[in-house]
Amino acid sequence: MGGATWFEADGTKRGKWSEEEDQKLVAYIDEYGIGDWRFVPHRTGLLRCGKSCRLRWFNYLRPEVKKGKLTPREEQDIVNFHSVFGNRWAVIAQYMPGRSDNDIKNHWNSCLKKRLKRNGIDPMTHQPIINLAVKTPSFNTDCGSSSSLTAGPSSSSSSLSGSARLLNKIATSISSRQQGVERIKDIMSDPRITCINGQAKELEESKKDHGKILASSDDQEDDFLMWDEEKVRRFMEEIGVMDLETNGVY
DNA sequence: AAGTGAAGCAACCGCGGCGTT
DNA sequence: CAACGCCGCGGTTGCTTCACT
Repeated sequence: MGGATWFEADGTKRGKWSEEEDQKLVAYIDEYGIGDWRFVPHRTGLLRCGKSCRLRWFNYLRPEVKKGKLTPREEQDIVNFHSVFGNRWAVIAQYMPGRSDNDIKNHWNSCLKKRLKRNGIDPMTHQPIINLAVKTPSFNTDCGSSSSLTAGPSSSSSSLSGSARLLNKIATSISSRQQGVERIKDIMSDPRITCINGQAKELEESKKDHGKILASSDDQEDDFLMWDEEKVRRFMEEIGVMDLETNGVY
């Protein structure tokens, strides 16, 4: 997709959006705001379905949307969030201002997933892949990124940092949908899980500013290898994972 | 310079949730 | 309470661009 445009039997236009169409949609949203997408095509004169208009707006035309490449920090955040939320891209996007769920999903599927696999990490569970011979401890640099993602490959989880183990445990619990929130509680209450590197205060500052855990993205250019345990713990509390059981999510 | 495969990206499809009737 | 329609989400497709040989 993404190539030529074509028309359905009912006259609806499909395929790539033209600049003129973009301008019409932007002008409409500017004037009327986001409302009932059903009526957008009629009011704008666009030959698109409402669904297509909505997609175009949220993924591309919104002024908040960042159009550049994802930064190494953002890539790391995606991996971290994915370890908590799994493939719930819309939820992840909420914690990454300026990035649409489609952006995140695309980047994960086309780049990050493969990168994790190559580095001996199961992209679904975020656990090290056992019996996989991975030689290079450093992260490679596909997709133009120079970041190093997650813990390096290891045939044994014992070499992972405490936070990596914690995230892996959480991811396993959530991804499998088999163990429920009690498992997460067990993990969180594990006395071995402690704040090691003392970055909790930084999180506190971040939360004050944005109310979101990722607020610290911009002021730690080089420190994005892994969230520490306290960060994860606070984040889980903040997003209400501890209450999921009562909400019947799992 | 041409061919080929991988990566990046935009958009469509189908399904489930939710609100309305 | 069931039926219906709309919206949002995740999965997937396919075109374009880039990098390598």
